[in-house]
Amino acid sequence: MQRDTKQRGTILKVLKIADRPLSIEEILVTTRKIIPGIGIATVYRAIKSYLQNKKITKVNLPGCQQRYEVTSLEHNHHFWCRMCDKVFKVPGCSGKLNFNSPEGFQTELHEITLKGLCSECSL
Amino acid sequence: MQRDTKQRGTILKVLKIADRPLSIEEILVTTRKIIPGIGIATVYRAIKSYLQNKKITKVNLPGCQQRYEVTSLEHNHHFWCRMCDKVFKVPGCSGKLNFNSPEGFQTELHEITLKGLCSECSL
DNA sequence: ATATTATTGATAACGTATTATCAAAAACAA
DNA sequence: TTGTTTTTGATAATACGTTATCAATAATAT
Repeated sequence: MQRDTKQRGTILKVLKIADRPLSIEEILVTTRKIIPGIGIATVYRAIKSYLQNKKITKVNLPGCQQRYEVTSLEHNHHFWCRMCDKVFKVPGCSGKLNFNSPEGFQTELHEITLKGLCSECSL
Repeated sequence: MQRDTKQRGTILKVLKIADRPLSIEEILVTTRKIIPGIGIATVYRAIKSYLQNKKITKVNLPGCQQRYEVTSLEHNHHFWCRMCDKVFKVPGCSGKLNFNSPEGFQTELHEITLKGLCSECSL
């Protein structure tokens, strides 16, 4: 059976507190502030396990490396800051776009990525 | 100086005729119908060269491998078919979205990816 | 507390996309 | 046509993200 460990628990906590999608590297660095010796293999194992039980979700952005966020019910989009390379959630998509798919195409979902400067980097 | 070769010329022609973003593999396979012996290194070299002189542009889609398309002036988005894995251009974005960036964020551009079934795979 | 078994950390191995190497072939200038 | 130099194709090398291996450690049941 799956045992409760400090490592796995902390990794999920880190993702919850961040409240934005994190890369493996960000998860590793942030978790090391709490558990300095944690290894990268443990991060990958925890992520794999949390993906399987749907507690976290993969976030793919065009041209950026894979991120992971705590699974949420809402349909969110994302903002990527070109300066600090952080990704943020963007709430409030109505689900409708102001243009249509090409003739004969069936659109099942859409993903929107905003790119620019985050509030920190805009200063 | 840069010499004109059958290989490079054909690769650009393949991209123009396709009229949609192609992956390295798609470029290789399609070009081989015209030049059977062409090697993958040549495709990579041609792509690099055409990227440098801006004749083609990288197309990044979330969770998909890199594609390349002939550079165009218009602001296009893309449709990815989950069945055949082909990517298509989607014309007609007004440039405005029906939701805003978070407070303090400066959005410089947006990218929209539609996912579903293309016209062929919908049949 | 002890025995059992899952988990961890270090790192080797792997997969895949891309680039480097180099002799043979092709493009160009004269 | 000939000589020079770029390009090509085959493949070795590289980069990098992820997974496998394994002894030591930690979590759980008794």
